[in-house]
Amino acid sequence: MKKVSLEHAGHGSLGSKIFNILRDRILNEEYDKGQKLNEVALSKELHISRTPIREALKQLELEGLVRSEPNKGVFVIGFSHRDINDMLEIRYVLEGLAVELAIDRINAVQLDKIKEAYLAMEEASKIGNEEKFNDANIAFHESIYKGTQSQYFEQLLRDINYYIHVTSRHSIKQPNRLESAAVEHREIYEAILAGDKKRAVEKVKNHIRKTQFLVKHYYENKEN
Amino acid sequence: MKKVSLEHAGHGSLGSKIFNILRDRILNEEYDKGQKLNEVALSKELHISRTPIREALKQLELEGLVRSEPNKGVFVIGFSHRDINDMLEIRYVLEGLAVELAIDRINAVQLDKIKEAYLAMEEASKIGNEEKFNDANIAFHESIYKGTQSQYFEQLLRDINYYIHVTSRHSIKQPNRLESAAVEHREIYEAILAGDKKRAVEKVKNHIRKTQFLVKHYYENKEN
DNA sequence: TATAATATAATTGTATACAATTAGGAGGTA
DNA sequence: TACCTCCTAATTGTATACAATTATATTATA
Repeated sequence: MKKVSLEHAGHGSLGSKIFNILRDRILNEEYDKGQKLNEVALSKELHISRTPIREALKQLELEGLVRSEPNKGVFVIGFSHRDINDMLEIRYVLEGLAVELAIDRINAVQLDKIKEAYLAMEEASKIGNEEKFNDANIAFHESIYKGTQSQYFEQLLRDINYYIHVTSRHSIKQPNRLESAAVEHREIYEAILAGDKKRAVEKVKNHIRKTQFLVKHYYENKEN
Repeated sequence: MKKVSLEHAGHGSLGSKIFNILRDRILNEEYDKGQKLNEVALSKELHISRTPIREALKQLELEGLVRSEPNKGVFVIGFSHRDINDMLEIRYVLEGLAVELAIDRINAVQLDKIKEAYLAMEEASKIGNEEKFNDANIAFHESIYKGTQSQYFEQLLRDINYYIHVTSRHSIKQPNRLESAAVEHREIYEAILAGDKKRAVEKVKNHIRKTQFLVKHYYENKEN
């Protein structure tokens, strides 16, 4: 288990810092599926009281990363092959709707962020920097969601945000995927810029389907 | 403000009871938009300590009903006409997908709950009991979501569940809506039972569109 | 009077103490 | 040995105390 310093784990209250730490750990599968997260153990390890720990656990529960059994504790949930696929099915319909709404509502700043993200992806694909590519990828889709100017889309984004991370990370493990994904995102951006809803929706949906295919491929070829 | 007894407000920890109470209040617009929810004031009113209050507020925040400003407090968010419409757009695509997945995965118990819910709606429409109708309506759609056997759909359901309440409540205020809605749900149920995905998706989407139309109508004809 | 600085009160954030519940083991019985 | 009961320890749930931050009011100054 990686050691962390609270100093550099997000900003804000202790609770939110702990939340970020634990979420990363779960995402990186540093905890076993079903493993119990003990409050005192965590508070001792992180050298704080149980109060912010409990706050973080509550937040994790609401994000669906752990489940809480009354008077028993919280347990990490984990995700199956099918869960990941379901999540991409949901993204398939949600992102189609999001880009449609975003074209009507997005402002210049958000549009520029999409462009920035796309350019960063191109740059990252050239130098083969997967981590940078992944970050830019997240930023790209996040900007579309925010472009809807809808508080519910923002909330849905928060909910599925970390699964986007997981799936994205796996999908770009395929050879030449960085390059092709960069092109796909450029096409999406251009369609949005042109205000062409039909084309934008089509490009986004195709992109998600391709991601879905690659992720499925990743899981099928990984032995465990 | 309606007085509540903690005894009958849900089951489980105090925090979840408080959450239910506060969620209902926000939903019933008993708090003004932007109003601050003071921790000590709430704890005095409900005769408990701040700890479960904070737990409930955290949960409300994650459900998107309040926003929290660090060291300032939490404030009720409220919803606009457009927010409601966006939520129904989201439901339009999500429920289409949900019913498709559910047809493949639903089990007998869940299918029976859909039937039960539909029958309850028919009964409620006959005697004109709006509250009972509303509850059955929620149960109906909830069962479809659960029929997907997907943890993410269950979570999405939790997230938008209360907006379903709001919109449903408003839509059935139209004359004869109970009857027509009952028919629509029967058609959806029959399509699911027959395993006809195409028809089921079509019926569900049409139903949501109609709800959307009626809710829009409700807001346009209400002066405020 | 209007504004700025400061002191005070109120409020949130965190730690800790206590209560209630659950888990696990010791010991007894068949 | 297998199983049950009871007791103890561990863990979660709740209350309260304290610290840090923010809001409010008061006073001073122009």
